[in-house]
Amino acid sequence: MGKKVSIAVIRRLPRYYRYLSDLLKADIKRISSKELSERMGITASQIRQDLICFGGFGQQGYGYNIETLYSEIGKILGVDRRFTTVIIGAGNMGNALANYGNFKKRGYDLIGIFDISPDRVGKVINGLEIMHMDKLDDFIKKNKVDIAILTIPSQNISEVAERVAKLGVKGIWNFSPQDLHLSGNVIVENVHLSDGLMVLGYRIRESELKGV
Amino acid sequence: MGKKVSIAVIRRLPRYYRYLSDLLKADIKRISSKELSERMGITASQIRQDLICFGGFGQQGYGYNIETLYSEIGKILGVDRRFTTVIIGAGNMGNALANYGNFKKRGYDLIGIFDISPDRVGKVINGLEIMHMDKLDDFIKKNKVDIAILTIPSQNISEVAERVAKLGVKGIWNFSPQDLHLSGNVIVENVHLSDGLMVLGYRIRESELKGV
DNA sequence: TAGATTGTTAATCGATTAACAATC
DNA sequence: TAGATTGTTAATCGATTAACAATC
Repeated sequence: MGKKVSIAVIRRLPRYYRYLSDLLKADIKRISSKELSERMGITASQIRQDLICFGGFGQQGYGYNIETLYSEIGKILGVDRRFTTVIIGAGNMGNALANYGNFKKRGYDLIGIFDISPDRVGKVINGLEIMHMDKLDDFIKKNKVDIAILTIPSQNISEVAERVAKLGVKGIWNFSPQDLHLSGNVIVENVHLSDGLMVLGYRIRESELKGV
Repeated sequence: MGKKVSIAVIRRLPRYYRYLSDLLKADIKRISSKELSERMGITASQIRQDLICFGGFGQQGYGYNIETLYSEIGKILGVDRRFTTVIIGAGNMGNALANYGNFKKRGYDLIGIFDISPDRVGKVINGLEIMHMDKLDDFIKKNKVDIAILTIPSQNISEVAERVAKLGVKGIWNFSPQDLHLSGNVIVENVHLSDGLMVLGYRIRESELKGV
């Protein structure tokens, strides 16, 4: 386990996991790196190289047993372990995430939703009553929250981030438009949806220019 | 303009754009690659290398004029041009995206929202009345829609994708859990929010193991 | 056994970083 | 002019791809 796995490989793991889940549902028992590569649009070499980082779960002449591979990648991704999460900011994005059922299936339990607006506090989203931010600190400490999902406007994002970091949160999933750089050992994943849209726009224009 | 710009560079552009926007708001006039690199957490070399792909907008001994650079990157990303978009699927994610104001500012005009559920059709989101999917084809053709934003469950995702592709849509922003591989010259950006969450989970576990 | 396909090593490719001359 | 910082080339690093021996 000496060599550490590159982030590029890690980021492909959930993708493998999704494809394997679909294959499993389709009741397919085994698959070769070649066939999987065609389905996913990447090279077979890359698949084998990626999997070997974690020990390589295949068998020569046979390929990969889908059930095994699925479960192994699940273990690597920590699907077996539970993470507790809270959503901070019960606006549209907070709502959308709170109602997204797949997270629970993957080991992420939403146990609290917070907002500062009196209009929202007290309302129920997906079975959880929205709490006021005043109660955030106690809640995080008492429930040992692992991950804070930030879906608040950017103004006070770093303030809130540092607050939850101090309270012992291990990871922050940041949806605010502003990047978060946190010192210490809190892991941050910044999500910028509009970035993706702008890249899409760029690529459309590029392809139009080529087409002319 | 011979060498084509790598996708890695393209994907960093919206990030530069955001940082420059903040600097602009803070009324800062110029910045060196070194200072920007410290703010963004990347190397100064990379910034200069990235910008040079598009001509290099700096000046020796001075750095970069923020207003100029901001506007140039905006042009590269096509902020000056308008894209028309429709959202297909008025569930939670569709709602969240429809209410997200920043897209319009960046040149993306939402002009239609569609759903198949009678409960939703007719309701108004952000000033737009949700239309039934039956009207989708006519609407896309009549309004020359550039981008379809897919926020529907995965079951019939590729069916809908091919349908809008045939109608002349140039890009698809896909939020369904299933990857979309489209032939032809429709540009696809797949978004998988839960992938990011799982990567966050992995990185948390990894850091816990290191910490022990 | 013969065929298939992995695990693994080597080659290639591309992206990032470092260095420095050009120049504002 | 001296100092600063870019544009640009060269060096390094890492990731992807190709090739093939091992082996099921």
